[in-house]
Amino acid sequence: MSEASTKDLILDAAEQQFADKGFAGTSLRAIMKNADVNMASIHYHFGSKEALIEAVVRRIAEPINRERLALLDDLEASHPEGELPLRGVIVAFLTPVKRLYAHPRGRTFFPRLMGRMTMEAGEELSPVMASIFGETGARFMAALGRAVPHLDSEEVFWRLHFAIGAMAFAIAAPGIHHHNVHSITEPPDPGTSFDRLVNFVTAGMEAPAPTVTRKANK
Amino acid sequence: MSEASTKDLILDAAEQQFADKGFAGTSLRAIMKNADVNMASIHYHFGSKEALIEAVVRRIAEPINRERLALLDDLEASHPEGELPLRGVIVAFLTPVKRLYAHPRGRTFFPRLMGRMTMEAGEELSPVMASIFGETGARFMAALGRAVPHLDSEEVFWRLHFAIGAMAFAIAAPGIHHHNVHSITEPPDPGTSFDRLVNFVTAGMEAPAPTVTRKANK
DNA sequence: GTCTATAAGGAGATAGAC
DNA sequence: GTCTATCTCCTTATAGAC
Repeated sequence: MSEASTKDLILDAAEQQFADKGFAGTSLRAIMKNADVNMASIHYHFGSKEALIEAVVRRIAEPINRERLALLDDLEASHPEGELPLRGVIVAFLTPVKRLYAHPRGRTFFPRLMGRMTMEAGEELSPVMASIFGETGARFMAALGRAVPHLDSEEVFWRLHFAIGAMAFAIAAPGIHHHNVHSITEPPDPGTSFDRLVNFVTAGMEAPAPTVTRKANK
Repeated sequence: MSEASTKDLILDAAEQQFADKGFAGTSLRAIMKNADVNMASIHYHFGSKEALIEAVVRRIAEPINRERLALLDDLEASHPEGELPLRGVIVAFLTPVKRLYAHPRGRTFFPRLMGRMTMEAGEELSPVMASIFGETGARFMAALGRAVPHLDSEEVFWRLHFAIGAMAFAIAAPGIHHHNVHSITEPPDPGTSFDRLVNFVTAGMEAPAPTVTRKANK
């Protein structure tokens, strides 16, 4: 059940390379070399580079979304009526991502891949991403609608995307920890970073609605 | 002065392709074909693909940073002492990006490239990005320090990065306008989108500081 | 399932005529 | 400055032995 099969070796190596060099920037040869498997075995197990990308992305995203939805289920179960606590919704969305930092497969490339998926997933990967994140997105849109009921759905939509962007960039931006803009010496602590992000996003979600120059609440 | 030189044709085509396919995903041949110039002319004018990437990135980023710093200069000149208005600092940072939407070179690939630069700029491009954004980053870090003086510099650093992530993702995420999570029918209006972003970021910056479990204000 | 070998084409880069 | 032609290497993918 927990043997390191060739398939898993390939997935692990691909994940690392994709996180580091991007999807287009990674060659199957680099993956092969890194996983110490044969070139042809990648095609045997996955069929094509594109299919391998999808497999890697799904392996990461699906557990995250499952946990997100489970946490949201719990929250909704304890608040069957009326407003949902905003911070609770945000914590449900972000907690599974926080866990990535402590993931056995590594603490740097793993989160970075999340960011790449989010930002680099144009073109052909787009329908895949939609099928992976569609349900979760819709569920959290609805939950946020209950948490900040004074906002119309378009406003909620954008704020959710701002939140995702803040998360993905803070997690994925290369070299962000070396910037040293102002002599920052301490290593990033997952717990504190997570609290920072939750605070920022919660406050952003609670911001006053902009004066819309068009029709109001849809 | 405003002739469409070969160099400019290459830069325009490269910019579009990079925004669409990413840096690694774009071949010089695609750029050549799109710009209707000769393969060799790219090397004649720029020397290498890497140098072309840097030229494209600089052409976009430098005017933005110049305008950011000019707006910040104005703001600081009118507030020589004491606190800076937070919203003013944020507007100075984001306004030049807003302008991209109305840029003659296009309203989709141009902003998307900003996002790619921000997210995909690992590895060898990193020092280039640092040289481009270093001064601007430091200036805005300092300005934010005056705008939210109760926060320590590490907190400010992270919040600035959350803001950049929110901006880059909202601007660059592919297919974000088609998501249709909740029957969003209206086309995105630059003015309103900008206000949404400014409101979100300002509120996030004003969030209460997290309870730090380590040493306080550095 | 895993290997070797190789196909078939795309990549960045350059030499040298004009 | 621009072109054609070409070099060399790397890419994905597959055929076929084991």
